[in-house]
Amino acid sequence: MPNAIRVRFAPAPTGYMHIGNAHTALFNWLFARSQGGSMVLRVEDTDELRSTDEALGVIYEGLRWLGVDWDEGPDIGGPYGPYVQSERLDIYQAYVQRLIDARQAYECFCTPEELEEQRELMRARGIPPKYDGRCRDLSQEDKQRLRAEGREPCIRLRVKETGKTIINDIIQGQVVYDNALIGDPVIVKTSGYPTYHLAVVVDDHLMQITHVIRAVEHLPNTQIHLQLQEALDIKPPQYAHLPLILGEDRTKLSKRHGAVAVTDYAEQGFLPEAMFNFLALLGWSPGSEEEILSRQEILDRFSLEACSSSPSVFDVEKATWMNGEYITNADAQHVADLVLPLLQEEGLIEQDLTPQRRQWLVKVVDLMKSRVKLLSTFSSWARYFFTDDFEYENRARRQWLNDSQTPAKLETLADRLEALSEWSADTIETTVRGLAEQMDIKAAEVIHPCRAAVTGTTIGPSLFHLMELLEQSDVVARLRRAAQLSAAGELAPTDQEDTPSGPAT
RNA sequence: GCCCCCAUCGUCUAGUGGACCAGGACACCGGAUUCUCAGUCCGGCAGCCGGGGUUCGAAUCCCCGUGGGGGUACCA
Repeated sequence: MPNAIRVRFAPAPTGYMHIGNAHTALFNWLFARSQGGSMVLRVEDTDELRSTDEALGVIYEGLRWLGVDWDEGPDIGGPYGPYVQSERLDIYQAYVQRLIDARQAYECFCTPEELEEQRELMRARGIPPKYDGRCRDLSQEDKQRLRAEGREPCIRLRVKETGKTIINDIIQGQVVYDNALIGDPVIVKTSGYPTYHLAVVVDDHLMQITHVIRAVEHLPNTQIHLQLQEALDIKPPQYAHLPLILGEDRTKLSKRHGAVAVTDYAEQGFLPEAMFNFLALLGWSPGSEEEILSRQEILDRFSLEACSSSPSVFDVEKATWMNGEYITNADAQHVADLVLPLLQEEGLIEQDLTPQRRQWLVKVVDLMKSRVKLLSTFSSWARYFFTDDFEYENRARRQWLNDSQTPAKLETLADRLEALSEWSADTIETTVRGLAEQMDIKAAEVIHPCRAAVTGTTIGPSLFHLMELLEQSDVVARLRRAAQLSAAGELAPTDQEDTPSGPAT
């Protein structure tokens, strides 16, 4: 049974959902779920020019992928709807009227150009630029005249000119702002749309939000929100401002840092569990030395008080490592499900799998998953399981395939393997080692060229187990093909660089 | 410019006046594993931004500096 704790994730649907948004959503969710509270999803589309339905879709998609769910929202409704701000215009209107009636808000007829001029002037005079309040006390005649000029007003909140505004933030501690430093903020645009400040304060109040957990870039706005609440006689919620997530250059993570959208990471083959775990550890620590933590373990230990107030850099390298840990420890069946569509997309496996074929795929995955860090690399690293059409890597050519001894070894091995009546890792191993012994060379001298011939690469899982999963006839054919190409001198190293498909950058 | 915030290895972090010549993880480097490594195991490198206080004692508290970040919109 949910208690009175209510939090909200309130994205603006103006672009993609980036890591920072996901982080904020996640921390709201962690707080709500760990406290037995409710999570509200509210769409802040008051930027009527940039908001799109498409962006909203991406937000839903990102949240669902991460496993962050909500109890009330535009898609499922709830007792405090509507949950989309553009559908709440009349609600804001009522509050604005109250403010105007109480002379706490007023019409401002200044044009953007005039405002810019004001700011320039103040900057030039070395004083902090802010709205100078020139429309604060316009008479009815003034307003009529300005309207007659064709001007449409916006509405500003009359803020205090003296004193301090004190914010007691759960994460940031006490922060004090000087009231004299801010000008009267716009609360309703000329278009009639509310600005963020008005909408957020009204909605958090009406939706009975108890804890506002948002990024620290909103901390300076909080002084406006506190003043708005006072003017409206609204009890403020508790605030918790989360530190920012930075790019490698230590500036706020943004598009120019490369992959920053949650969907980018999903596409690269991040497991949602891994991203969830990694994001939870950005700005919060369980206080123990374990880092791989399940959802439940994180939930059990989470608290807002334990959140750090200093920003953190999003380290893709470490996130990738963590993802590898999750893939390694995941059930092979599960990983097979995730990897299957990628293989199908590449045309490496059929669209409809027989149960036997699926079982085979699970075995391949089981063999490979401990060395894969991103799902997206699976299809290239495991390519040779699915097709004969693979490249011989340069390292394989240089070290083994270009050797004059190799064709004979491969031919002999092919003959012997072809003769095997039972095809298993054991029988293959016995054959390979037997050949080495007979030739009086180390087993490695057979194993390596064999791997190169069968997989085109010098690295991979246990050769015998890998071969077991291939068709016997196929292996024999690959050995003979490589032997012939090698003998013909066609497997000399090329001047092309090997391009190991490491973590995508 | 002004306001606010932040400051422990390159990165994520533990640390809340004595248990810290600072612990873990990623990355990096080295060794092992002789069936390879991009896997695994073992080991190593590397940090309290600087300066002043307070205190018997400071990574921890205070001040100043420096550095970084955020804000300063009819964006959110």
